[in-house]
Amino acid sequence: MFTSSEENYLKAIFHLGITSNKGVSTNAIAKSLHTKASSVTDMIKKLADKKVLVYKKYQGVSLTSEGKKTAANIIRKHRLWEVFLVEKLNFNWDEVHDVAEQLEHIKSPKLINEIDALLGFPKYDPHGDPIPDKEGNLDQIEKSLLSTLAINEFGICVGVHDSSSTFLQFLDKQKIALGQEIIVVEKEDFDGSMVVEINKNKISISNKIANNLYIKKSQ
Amino acid sequence: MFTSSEENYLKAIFHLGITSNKGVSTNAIAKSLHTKASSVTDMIKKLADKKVLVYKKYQGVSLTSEGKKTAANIIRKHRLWEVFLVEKLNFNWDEVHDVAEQLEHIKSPKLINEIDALLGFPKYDPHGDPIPDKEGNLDQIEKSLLSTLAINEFGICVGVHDSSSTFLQFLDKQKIALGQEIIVVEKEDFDGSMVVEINKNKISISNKIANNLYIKKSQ
DNA sequence: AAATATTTTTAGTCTTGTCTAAATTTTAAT
DNA sequence: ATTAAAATTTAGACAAGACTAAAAATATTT
Ligand SMILES: [Mn+2]
Ligand SMILES: [Mn+2]
Ligand SMILES: [Mn+2]
Ligand SMILES: [Mn+2]
Repeated sequence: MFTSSEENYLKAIFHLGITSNKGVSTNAIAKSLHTKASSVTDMIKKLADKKVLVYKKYQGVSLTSEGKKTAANIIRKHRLWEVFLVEKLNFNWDEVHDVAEQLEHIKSPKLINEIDALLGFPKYDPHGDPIPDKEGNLDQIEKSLLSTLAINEFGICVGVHDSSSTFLQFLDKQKIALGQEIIVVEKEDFDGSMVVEINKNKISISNKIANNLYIKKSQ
Repeated sequence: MFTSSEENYLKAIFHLGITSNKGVSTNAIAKSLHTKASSVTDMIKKLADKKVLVYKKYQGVSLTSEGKKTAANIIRKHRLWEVFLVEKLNFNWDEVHDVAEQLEHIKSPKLINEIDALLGFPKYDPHGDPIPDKEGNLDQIEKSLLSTLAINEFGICVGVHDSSSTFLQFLDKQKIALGQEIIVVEKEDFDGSMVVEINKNKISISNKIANNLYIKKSQ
């Protein structure tokens, strides 16, 4: 068994390791957990003793398969709880993160399996992120940032890169939701801004927004 | 805000203080929390500093109204989660306690209010214990231990005193559930055992059982 | 009332998880 | 190849929450 703190470290390392194939750096973990590098070094040693990651001084860490499985399981719980909060308890997608951050540490296999069943075994969370299965496998849908689409390209909104409540509330205000079709109408080379059509409305999108919205291209 | 540990102490003191009007003793708290008296003394001082209880050395403690309100709120959460687990997630009444023990510490007013609403604002938990309202008021239904009933007295099963899973599973096996009518048919002076009629069956009940099942007498 | 037993508190220690400050190693720049 | 900068680790400290053993206070017997 792992403490909540250990689980948070594993989750952070999992997320950070998913992109690069090199070791995850102490500083990156510290930044992600809003803690100090020295605290990270301490915890890393403990987790290495527990065989969930491999650590070589000054070289960063990488999760063992045991560590990956444990981390994926916490992410599974986090995302299932997020779905539950939105689907069953009238939470908005910008309100779920902090509560899920607590709920993901509840220890009860039956609980999470029943939540999964109650929700009909969802595959994605409210932010479009995939929910790992019980073995920790997590399918990666191919998706592109809106900013990478060319004029006249179109697709479906399938996720957000930034899931801060300010960004999510902004999307709500603009009536942009996951599942909607979006087409690039104009694109400004100068600042990367674009005009898109969504919901039969043409709206202007800044580069920063376009860099945080994932689209599944239609062919 | 209180830590989970502080919340557990407040809850234990609330339960222990409900019967007696004297201060709750250090030893009683230690026993209830499976901890040592010295640990209790430490925590008591901290809680006294936080004004949730009054403490005079060697005299035991009693909760302030602030402390009572906080404790009642944790109990409210515990019992609402228990109802949720049974009503919505197919848990048996003997499986809910440990999970509720974790869930009661989740901090989110919206979460518990939505759970309350989803369940239709229940008044009792699966063990027949009353659920405090948001202000911490907790209505005490008048109920009697089965062991106090005389021959030919009858009533409805409304709660359990012991809610250990062994006892609850025993009741399941005997097909005794809350809400059922029960009549005392025979009573043995020697060992306090009795024969009762429930579900149109006559079954023999030991004194220990009769001392742990609450009945609401029908006049 | 004195002696004994029980309860409670104090003193000192331990673990977990965090921090700051200093030392060390690695990386980047001259 | 040095030197400077950045990243990382070590050393030492602290708070929370628990424990053991010993001291002090209260309660119970005789
Ligand atoms: Mn989240
Ligand atoms: Mn999410
Ligand atoms: Mn319970
Ligand atoms: Mn209960």
